[in-house]
Amino acid sequence: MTSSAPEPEGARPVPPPQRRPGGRSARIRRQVLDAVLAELGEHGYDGLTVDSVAARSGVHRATVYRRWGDVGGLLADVLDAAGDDAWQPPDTGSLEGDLAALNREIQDALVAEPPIVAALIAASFRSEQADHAQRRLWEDRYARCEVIVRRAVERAELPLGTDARRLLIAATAPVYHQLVLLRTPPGPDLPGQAARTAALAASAGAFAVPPPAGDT
Amino acid sequence: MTSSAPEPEGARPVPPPQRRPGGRSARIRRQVLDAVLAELGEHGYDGLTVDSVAARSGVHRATVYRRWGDVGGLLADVLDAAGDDAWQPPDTGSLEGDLAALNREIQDALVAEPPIVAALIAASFRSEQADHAQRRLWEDRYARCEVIVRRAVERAELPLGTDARRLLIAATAPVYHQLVLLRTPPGPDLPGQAARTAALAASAGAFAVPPPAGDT
DNA sequence: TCACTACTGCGACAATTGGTGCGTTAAGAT
DNA sequence: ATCTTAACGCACCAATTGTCGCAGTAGTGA
Repeated sequence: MTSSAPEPEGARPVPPPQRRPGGRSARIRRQVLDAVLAELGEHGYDGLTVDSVAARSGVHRATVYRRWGDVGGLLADVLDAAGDDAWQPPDTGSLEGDLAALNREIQDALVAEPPIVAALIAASFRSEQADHAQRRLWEDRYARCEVIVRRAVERAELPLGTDARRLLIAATAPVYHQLVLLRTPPGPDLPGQAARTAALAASAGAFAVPPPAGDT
Repeated sequence: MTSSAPEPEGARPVPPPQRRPGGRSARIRRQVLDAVLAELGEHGYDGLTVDSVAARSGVHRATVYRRWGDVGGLLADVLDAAGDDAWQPPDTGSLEGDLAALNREIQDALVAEPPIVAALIAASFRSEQADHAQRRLWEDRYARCEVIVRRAVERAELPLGTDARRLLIAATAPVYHQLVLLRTPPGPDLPGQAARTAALAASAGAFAVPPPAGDT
């Protein structure tokens, strides 16, 4: 072991990379992430290469490889950045209205041109890193949506003990399923119908959680 | 335009290549398709390369490139071959039972090890060809499942004019959504709960089609 | 049985992509 | 203003992907 790291001024075993999120780095990051989105929209999930991203962003290939490692790193960063917004679920005053509005947002995002969101979902299958980032994003989004169910319970539209997550998944899954996996043209009012179905099942108590054993 | 194609013995604009689907070609095809599935299970959707498939199958790279062109062609052929079976939806005697059994089959296929079905779904995003083959397979499967709804209608479990496709999608979408897109560990009885929810909404008439205008 | 030819295997080739040392630039602190 | 060093650009190499010409093998029909 050579004492190549004397560290004269105290213990700093892993000198925190002392990130410099200042001007240049931040600018480069934005350029690269924008390029990733643009490439995704243009060439789809698997047309995404480090080379093309570097070329479009005007940043050198080597820089991208060093900071992001590979395509998975790029996607993960894009997904993490996508979660850093102030998005809030719609608030229309009724459960079905909220779910329908939410589903319309989802459908709009999935059928938008260029299909960036759809490509992002597909691309996140390509690497472990992107996969984890994608899961974090899903988790964050569905967690934010739980307020929809809480409001409905407060309005006495739903029974206490309604499983918010299951209800939200039941309401949104058909939209994702049809637009992402099945890839069939959506029916006339896919968002509204899915919302209506879920709200109907919910008010019938389909998402009641079993009362926890031992509760008074 | 030069008359460079004299064709003395009648019109044969494109002499059909006179395919030979005989013994050797069929054997090669099976070897290659089996290798695709094995590679998908081992290295996942994007570990699938023409090279690895050729190596595993014992068929030469050039042959694979010639017959299938690229990875998309391989996936499309696998998907088309997957549709050539005699699969029938379960028949348990009740709508909810049928849907639950169907969902269990889906869950089993998606969580199986190695995750061939999940990898196949993810991989089909990689090419136009595979995408089309995948859509054909979805269409075929859901069409075969419509008998579940027909039987339920005959048993008077459901009102006439129930939209079979929408009901089936509502019942199965949560399973696909959670296992393929969200990739969260499934709850204790995901298949059964999704089936119960859909059956409940269905019996409440959530999937009734609007009576066609002009009907008596 | 024999000729015909579609199909396959082989090896070599160009093109693209993934990844890495090294010198230079510029952000952040004194 | 100037120093330190994280971050960048250039050049280069290694690995992979995709294609082609040619010779050999094996279905197919006569």
